[in-house]
Amino acid sequence: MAENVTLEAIRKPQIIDATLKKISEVGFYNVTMDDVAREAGLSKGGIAHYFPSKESLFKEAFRVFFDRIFQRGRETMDQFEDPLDKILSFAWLYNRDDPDVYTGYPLHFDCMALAARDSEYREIFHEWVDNWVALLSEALEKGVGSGKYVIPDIRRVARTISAVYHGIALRWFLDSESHSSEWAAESLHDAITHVMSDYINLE
Amino acid sequence: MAENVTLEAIRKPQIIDATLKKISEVGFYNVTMDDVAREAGLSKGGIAHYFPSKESLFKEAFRVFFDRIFQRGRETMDQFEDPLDKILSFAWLYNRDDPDVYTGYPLHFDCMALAARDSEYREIFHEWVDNWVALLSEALEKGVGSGKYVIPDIRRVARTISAVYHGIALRWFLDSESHSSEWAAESLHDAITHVMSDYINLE
DNA sequence: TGTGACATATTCCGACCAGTCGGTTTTTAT
DNA sequence: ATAAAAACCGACTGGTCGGAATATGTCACA
Repeated sequence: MAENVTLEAIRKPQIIDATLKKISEVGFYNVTMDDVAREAGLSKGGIAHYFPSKESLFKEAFRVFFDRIFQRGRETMDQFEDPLDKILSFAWLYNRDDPDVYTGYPLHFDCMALAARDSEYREIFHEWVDNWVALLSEALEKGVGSGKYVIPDIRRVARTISAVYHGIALRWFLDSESHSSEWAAESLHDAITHVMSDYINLE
Repeated sequence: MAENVTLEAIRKPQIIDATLKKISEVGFYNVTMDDVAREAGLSKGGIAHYFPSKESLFKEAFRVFFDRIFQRGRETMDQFEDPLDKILSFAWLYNRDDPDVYTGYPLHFDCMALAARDSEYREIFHEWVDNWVALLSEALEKGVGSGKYVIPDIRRVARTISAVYHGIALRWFLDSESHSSEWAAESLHDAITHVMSDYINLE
């Protein structure tokens, strides 16, 4: 019984990884099932055995991808103690040499373009955003708990911070000539510390 | 001779508008030339007469679109005198009832997804960003000229402000359930005024 | 009235692709 | 050893689409 489960547990990630790689390379709408099959080292029929349709495979792939990146975010943030450090701990998202980052952004842009018309992808995007906001909220909560900050609406502030991360990321990735990694890091730091300055406990 | 020129001057925008409308509706990769032809009230052959290929038509359409939105931005900003008012004058980008906004965002997301792999679309995106940064820089320049602000690197600050606009816009459009127009307006105002507070002339 | 350039419509072809399906190989169970 | 099930392959089908070729219409002007 173990083997039965195991093979599927190997093949599915293998197919999903191949899918993510191809989407990142050539874009969602340019990936064929033959591409995925070749990349995964299987045939079209082999893929069909595990995923009933292209659509379901791709959606599953996006979910897996976003979850993976988010887990990394959590692990990184957990390494810091100070709330502000936690909030600023996602600067690895501005590191072009990181494979997750390098392949991740194109996927991210595809997801947003899909989300603009397709409610299922909008839901995937929503969950992604919500996860980050929750993570940031945890950090802010900690700052409030320790008496360092006073924040009337934590999630609202978390959303703003998250959006600032996102905006900087966009420019940094798509227009790198004009937006260096240094610019990204500094802009992020400036904007976040300024926004947070409103909530410092003056007692 | 006038008629000859005139017809082309009518048809090209007509075709481009149809293209933009269809892309916005169903997404870049789902638009067929038949769709465009139907929307424009012409046949495929008619389209072919004015645009040599789908690719060139679509790229032209994106350029026209970005230029149109940018012109609106300039006109709106010019209505304000105070530099900070100018910088905050783009809040119309967070108005869902505006047709330009409503149809514009999906186009925008498509362009970014394309830019992630295609250097020509990256160039289009770059110009778009550059235009906004230049516009914001003008406003900042005015603030420096009048003695209200002291800014070491104007374009760098303009880039940051522009990125904040962009990040908030993303969330506001794609995850509207969690990101209201009020949230967008407030977040924008907070973030921008905070960032600018660093540069207020204390003389 | 005829002619030719331009504008538009219709028809068609070739490439591409998702999904299907019969059949083969490999694994598991008995 | 053998039967059954699972995994996998790849040729084929039906349909789509961009672009090309061809046909028709229009109009200025000689």
